[in-house]
Amino acid sequence: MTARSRSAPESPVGADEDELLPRGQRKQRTRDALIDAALQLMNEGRSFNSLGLREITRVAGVVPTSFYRHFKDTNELGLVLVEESGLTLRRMLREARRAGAPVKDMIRRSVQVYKAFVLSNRLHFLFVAGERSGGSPVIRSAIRNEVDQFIDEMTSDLRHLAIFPKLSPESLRMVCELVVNTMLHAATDILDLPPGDQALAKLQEDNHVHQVRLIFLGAQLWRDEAN
Amino acid sequence: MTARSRSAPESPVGADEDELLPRGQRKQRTRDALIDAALQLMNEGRSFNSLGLREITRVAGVVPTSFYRHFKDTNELGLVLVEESGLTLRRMLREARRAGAPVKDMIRRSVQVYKAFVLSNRLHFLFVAGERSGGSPVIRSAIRNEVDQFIDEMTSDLRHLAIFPKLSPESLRMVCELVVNTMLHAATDILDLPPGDQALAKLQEDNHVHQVRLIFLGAQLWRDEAN
DNA sequence: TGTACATCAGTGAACGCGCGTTCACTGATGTAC
DNA sequence: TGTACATCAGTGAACGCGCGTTCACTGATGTAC
Repeated sequence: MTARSRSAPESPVGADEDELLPRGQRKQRTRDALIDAALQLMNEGRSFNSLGLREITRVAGVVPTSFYRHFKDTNELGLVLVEESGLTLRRMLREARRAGAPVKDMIRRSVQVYKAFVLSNRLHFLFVAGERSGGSPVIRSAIRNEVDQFIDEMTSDLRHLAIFPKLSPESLRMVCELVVNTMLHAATDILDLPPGDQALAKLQEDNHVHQVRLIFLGAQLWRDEAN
Repeated sequence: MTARSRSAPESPVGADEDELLPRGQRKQRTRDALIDAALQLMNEGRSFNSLGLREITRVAGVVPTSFYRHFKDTNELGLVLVEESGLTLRRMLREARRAGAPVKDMIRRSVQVYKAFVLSNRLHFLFVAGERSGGSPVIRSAIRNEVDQFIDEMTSDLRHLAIFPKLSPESLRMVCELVVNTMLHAATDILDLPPGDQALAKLQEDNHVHQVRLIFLGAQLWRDEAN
């Protein structure tokens, strides 16, 4: 799977410049439009589970039967969304790795970078946060796999950065799990925050910063022998 | 609102001993049957959002139109479920308060009591954990209110127990928020755990215990002046 | 390069079905006198 | 206590609608020679 190049959602498939694309690419565009349509509907407050096939195709600008050229059913589309969202999570780690750990005020900066990343990948985080606990069992377990993988990678990264040199691998993973759960819940806060309220945003950021600081404080003091 | 006395779900309304109940109580029974039906359907892996009115009445054993004698629509039933679940949360605090803080191995005992409570209130926790991030905006925000209230009460309890005497009220609340979020996510783990696997259950319990211990460790070391 | 044929993404009609909601009703329960 | 009437929880028929899925199709794109 490769990342889709997102086109403007309001331009339907087959219009304008699409005319001269080869067949394979035009098919890919329709597929992307279907995926985008599902995300867009969720962005309007719907849960994935409640989306209908016809509804998705309507938003995508194709006829309902066209759906079957791309997916067996909506559930299969959902699993693709899980995969895509997993890519987004891993991309976040990759970018963080490339930037390296900020030397000063590390946690606050990380929280700020995280918030920016969540906002610029709004739809994927909406999907992951929303369906992680509530969706259909199949989707939920697929998301759990992706998140577990993410936690593993993050554990490995923190290990190499040697931020908590005294922690055993198991304890380090436990810390990462705590951070990831906290930050995925924070994503819901971030996405729900009404835009423009600077004061509220500051309170929220402080809250997230404090929570992560507290976890890190605990992690620094953690002794495996006592547990 | 008072807690419903749960009847066996397989006995439909109006059967047997119901015959001689006064009208008001029989109406209440049907209402309970509708609420139970929704919970039961969610227990089969469905999200509340996707439940249909006819589906609910079918499971409850009444005719679809009967639904309107009790609720305006399914959303109104959902809000009642939120209220009920909130009562369950508060009941948990009340029981914990009555039992007092265990003197020895406090956190592990609390985690064990919590797990038992989650399992014996399976449906409410399933609902809260599942719809907290994913459900319709109205339900989600109602759940957020209940959880916020719960965090406030827990903050107040911890304050009176003077477990973290050095923490400011704001910081204490932040700690409680962290614990509650972690434990509500733990509820999902607990409910998803396949029964009978003793070893896995132990691993899970240890994991939850460690996470809370780490948070408490951080809380003991927290200095408001530095944040 | 030109022609003949194959492929296949998207179309549009049609289907049976369960949905939410309305309506007039039934008949047991409750109330007034 | 007995009678006459009101209440109202639950019924059952009916509605229009959107759903998921099937099917034969169209016609542009791709391929073989």
